[in-house]
Amino acid sequence: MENLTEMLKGTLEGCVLEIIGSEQTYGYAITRRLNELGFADVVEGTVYTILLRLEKNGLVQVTKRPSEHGPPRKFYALNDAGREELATFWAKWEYITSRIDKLKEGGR
Amino acid sequence: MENLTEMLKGTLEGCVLEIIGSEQTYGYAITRRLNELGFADVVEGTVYTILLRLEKNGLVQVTKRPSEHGPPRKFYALNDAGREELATFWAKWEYITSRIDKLKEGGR
DNA sequence: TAGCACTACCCAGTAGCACAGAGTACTAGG
DNA sequence: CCTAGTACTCTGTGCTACTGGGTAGTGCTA
Repeated sequence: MENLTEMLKGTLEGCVLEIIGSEQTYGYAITRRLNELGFADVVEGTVYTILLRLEKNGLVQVTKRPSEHGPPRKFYALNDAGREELATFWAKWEYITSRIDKLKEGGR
Repeated sequence: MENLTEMLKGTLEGCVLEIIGSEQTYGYAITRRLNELGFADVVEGTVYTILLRLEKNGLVQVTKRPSEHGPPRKFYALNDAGREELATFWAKWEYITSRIDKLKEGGR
């Protein structure tokens, strides 16, 4: 499936929030996780910009820890604001998908 | 529900295609239709840019017809390329929603 | 005559994502 | 010891979609 990029706008950030919310993790691993999940062309650069934005918006707590395999990892965890944002994201997602499914079935 | 705009990127075009596909119609009416469907903040400007893009990409056939109420309306209908694009859109939509639902349920 | 509902169009601005490249740290092979 | 490979983070530039705030044209009604 190629060229999903436009449709992912605004959604990817929510996905990253969800991943961080379920387990404290770091950029590289998040990218791998997204790739596994089927978002195959998401690259590191994309994820890091999202992470930076989350940090700037005060939605995550960051901890640096050494790695056995390379440079230190930056672990991200949701704080309260982040959990709230995540809930909002899912609410919006529900809303949009329900509208679009309605449209799809010729809903009038 | 406010601030859906980011999440609608890339999706709105598909919605417009779907609306045109189900019935030949014009910009103003499409906007109203979207508003009815729950996409309350979609404004004319947005729809017109999409329509222009569709026309430029050769996905629609345009017919100008006089109106009883104002300037002539530009009616849009899908051509073959447009129908194909619409099918692609729904395929992508399925793909993305299935992945995200999986993510939501903590799918591993 | 003025105002309003319809209808079409334009343009500058914002923001998310892509992509490429660069830099750091550790490990294993020759 | 040197080199290559892998894990990991960061930055800058550019594309593109949607927004917001206009302009303007037409016919109805008060």
